[in-house]
Amino acid sequence: MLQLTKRTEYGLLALVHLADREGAVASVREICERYPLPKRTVAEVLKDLQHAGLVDSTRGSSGGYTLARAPEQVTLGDVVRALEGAPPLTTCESPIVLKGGGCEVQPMCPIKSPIQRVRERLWQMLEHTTLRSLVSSGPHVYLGAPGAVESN
Amino acid sequence: MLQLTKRTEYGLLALVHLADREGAVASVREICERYPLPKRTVAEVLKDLQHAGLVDSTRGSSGGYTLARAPEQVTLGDVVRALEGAPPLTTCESPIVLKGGGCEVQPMCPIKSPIQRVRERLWQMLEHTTLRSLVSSGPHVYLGAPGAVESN
DNA sequence: TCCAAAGCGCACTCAAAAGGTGCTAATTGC
DNA sequence: GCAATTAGCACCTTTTGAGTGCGCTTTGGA
Repeated sequence: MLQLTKRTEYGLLALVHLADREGAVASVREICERYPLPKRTVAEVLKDLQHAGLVDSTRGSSGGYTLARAPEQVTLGDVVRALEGAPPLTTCESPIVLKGGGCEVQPMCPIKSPIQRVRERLWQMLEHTTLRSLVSSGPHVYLGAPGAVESN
Repeated sequence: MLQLTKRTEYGLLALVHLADREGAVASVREICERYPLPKRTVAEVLKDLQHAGLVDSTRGSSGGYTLARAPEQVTLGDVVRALEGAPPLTTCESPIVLKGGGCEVQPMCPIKSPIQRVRERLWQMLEHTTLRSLVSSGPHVYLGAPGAVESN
């Protein structure tokens, strides 16, 4: 489905929260007290964002996460890449990223298929949307409908 | 994953093919002779497109499908809606489509969450991309890598 | 010095979605 | 009547998404 995953949703919410904190560390607990999200899964997501270099982590009893870059420097593309793994766009026009696209041995290739163009447009939109543009205009609340979850 | 389904891919290819035919009927067999796609699945897709009013069907021995509208009048939004079912965008701002979004009983709601904004942008892009814009510029070939499939 | 709070890491289950197929009509041109 | 084609329904298999179990490591403070 043409839809962002829950993981990305959680990640965006967390990043927005961190952006609001303006450099102060925020723990997973803190985030999950503000939004009704499954603690463990959010922790997984933050960890992935840390591996991708989007957030910095501090361990220990008063630890937590902070933004690794300014909100203007983080794009949706970065977040999706970090949380949904494989880049949705893999064209034969970008020979650097040639894996997994199913384009290697394909006999007929020189022209873009319609689907490739759609992906390009989609990806461009993601790359040009910054975290800052999502943060501006007031506090943000969760709109989904989570079921009963763990401790939380 | 933030990705169009194979069904949508097949549907777009088929629609592009029909657009090339300029009103002449094209059968599933014809389409699958041109692109290496699983016949049956493409038939399913065309059937769904017919139900959605995007193509007209002619039954019988020399039957097939034709575009129901001009390529300028068909948007990616139409195709995705027809083939991927539920609209990826269901905000509390559009009270008409209130189902399945998990927004009905949610206590806190007045403000858009980041994810909602992303979906809106995404959807806008789909609504503003026409079939025509995918057709222009030469023939189109399939880029995917289908496995061994049925008769085909 | 100990302990509680926080992040780290792996693996596992459960449910839903995606993709494809079997089979049997119903329709229509030759 | 026969062959080609669309129509409809049900089913299977694989993959992906979401969440949890369990234990370890790090760190600040009582």
